[in-house]
Amino acid sequence: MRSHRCGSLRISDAGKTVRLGGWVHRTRDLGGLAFIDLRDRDGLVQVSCDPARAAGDTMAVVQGLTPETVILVEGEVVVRPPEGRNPELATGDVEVRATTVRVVGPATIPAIPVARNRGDKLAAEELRLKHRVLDLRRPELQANLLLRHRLLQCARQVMSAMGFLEIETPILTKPTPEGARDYLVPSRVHPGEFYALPQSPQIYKQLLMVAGYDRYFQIARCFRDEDLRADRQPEFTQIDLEASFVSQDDVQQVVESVLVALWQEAGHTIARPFPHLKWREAMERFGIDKPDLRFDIEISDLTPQVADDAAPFVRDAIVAGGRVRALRVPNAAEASRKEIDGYAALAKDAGAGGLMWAKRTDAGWEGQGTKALGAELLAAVGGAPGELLLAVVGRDTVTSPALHAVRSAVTRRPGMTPTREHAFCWVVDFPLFELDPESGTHVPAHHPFTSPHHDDFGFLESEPGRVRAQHYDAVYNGNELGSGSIRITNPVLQATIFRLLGIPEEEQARRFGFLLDGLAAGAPPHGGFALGFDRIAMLLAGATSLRDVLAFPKTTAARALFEGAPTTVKPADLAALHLTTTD
RNA sequence: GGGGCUGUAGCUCAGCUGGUUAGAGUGCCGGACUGUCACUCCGGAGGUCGCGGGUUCGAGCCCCGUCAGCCCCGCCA
Repeated sequence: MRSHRCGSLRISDAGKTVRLGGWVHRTRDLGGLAFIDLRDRDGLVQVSCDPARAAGDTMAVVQGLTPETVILVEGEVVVRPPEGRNPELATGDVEVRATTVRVVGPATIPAIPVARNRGDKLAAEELRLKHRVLDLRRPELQANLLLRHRLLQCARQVMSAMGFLEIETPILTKPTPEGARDYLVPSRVHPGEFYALPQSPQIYKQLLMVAGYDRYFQIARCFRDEDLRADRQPEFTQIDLEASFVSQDDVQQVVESVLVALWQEAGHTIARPFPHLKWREAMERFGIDKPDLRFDIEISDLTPQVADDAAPFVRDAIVAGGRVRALRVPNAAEASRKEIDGYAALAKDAGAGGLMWAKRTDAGWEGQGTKALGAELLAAVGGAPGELLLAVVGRDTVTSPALHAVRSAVTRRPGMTPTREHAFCWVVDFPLFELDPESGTHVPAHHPFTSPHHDDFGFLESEPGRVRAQHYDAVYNGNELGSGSIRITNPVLQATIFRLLGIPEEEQARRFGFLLDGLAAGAPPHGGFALGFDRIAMLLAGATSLRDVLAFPKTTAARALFEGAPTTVKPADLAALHLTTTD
């Protein structure tokens, strides 16, 4: 039906007779003469309709067109006169002189505009989600989904080239009482029994290693029934991979290859290898396990400089096991009181008692923090004129999140420019366990199959909090792109971990039996990784929400406004599934 | 589960201290117009002020509740 796409026509096509199909973006009817901006996924082209050339009732058809109607156009590509060109359009040097125009898909007046005027805002997101087909016609979203397609193809090609096999795993799986809440699917043939949708293919991919598939990957859909955010959807896509006979470094090489290729596909050149940062170091220097390394500013420890002239609450906090930690922001002493109060509010929201601040002027240190921190400390710090010092006192569990929040805000202030555009890093040596504040017991920081660090086996019993995991995160500009680990394949070690976590044998068998049996059947050492693909697509598309890189996303209440899911079902359908509802 | 913001014409928004018939831009409909490209000009239609209750002589505006969307905290092995 078509000979070309609208958006593809160029001056080199002049003279050709073309057949186009597309959506009426806008029309300009000048009376005897009319113009149509015709749109398809490649872009816009102007169609001119002139009674001298148009056949039959074509002029009448054109003058009756409404926006978003689908038409077929036949005509000749002609070069526009120099004064008639439109430099804002990729096709602006040419237009199509129509001989016939046929309506093939009449359209109701769109509920939300697809063609927008300069400066027009987008319709409310609720409406954009409800009328998703219209919103998806917008060139911006079409560009995002095109990029997403290219990234997916790129990932497949790179993984495949490295010898990884794409193997699909079940969507109907066994509920895992660990981790996030499962989406459950009732069984019709087994009354009272349920499948779960996978939170990730974790166990299956380990079993594939046991089964000898060596190198596996999957563009895997995952499901978690938890509350949502701008960067979190109930169903999401991972680039999931696992490999046998590998070290932590081997896995990281593979992941770096994928990330370099994806960024390349989006037009960015990034350098390898990515720098490594130990978890403890990341927390010390940035207060967070996913630091934004585009900015050089770091947290420093001022505790050794605290002297007797510091305020009592500062000295008391140090005696109680706290530290004074601070950000030293160059060229920020001109910050207004309002701006600093904003930082203080962030620190308090993160749990700090308050924020101490001082400005280094030519005359010396000034500001509220000079009393609290004491003159001796500030003298020892020295500092360059123009420096703004922002300090927090307390335990690391308080000062780290507080200073991370302040640092994030400070890096967004107008004068701050990133020292690099793409800051990747590996964060390694995470703790294997973390303390559950409610029960006071050790819980796995990730999943219970993550192998401890070889050097720390000795501390498993004596100091579990000190044991490092062979777990690693890929971090980009302050975003966690994914995480992975080397898995436990030694049954004795696995039993020890379960015992430390207080999981009795009977429960181990019930919950993880099919994995444990698998590992007992001859398991190669293995490890893997999972990249959050939606988030990567979002970052590379320059979008601020996952909803802008998904064709049919859910709202923050996990509703699909377009199709209207979830929904009630007929009592008979519930009965067939042996279900009753309670409210 | 908790906090914040928003909800007025198809869309984007204004609406004063609670007071006559709720406005603008755009879109839509009708008319004019042969080189426009956010065409222009003339005319017209279009409202459950999210929903429910309350206060008041009187509520788009105040109060209570509720629904929806967005952002954040908790949560997300």
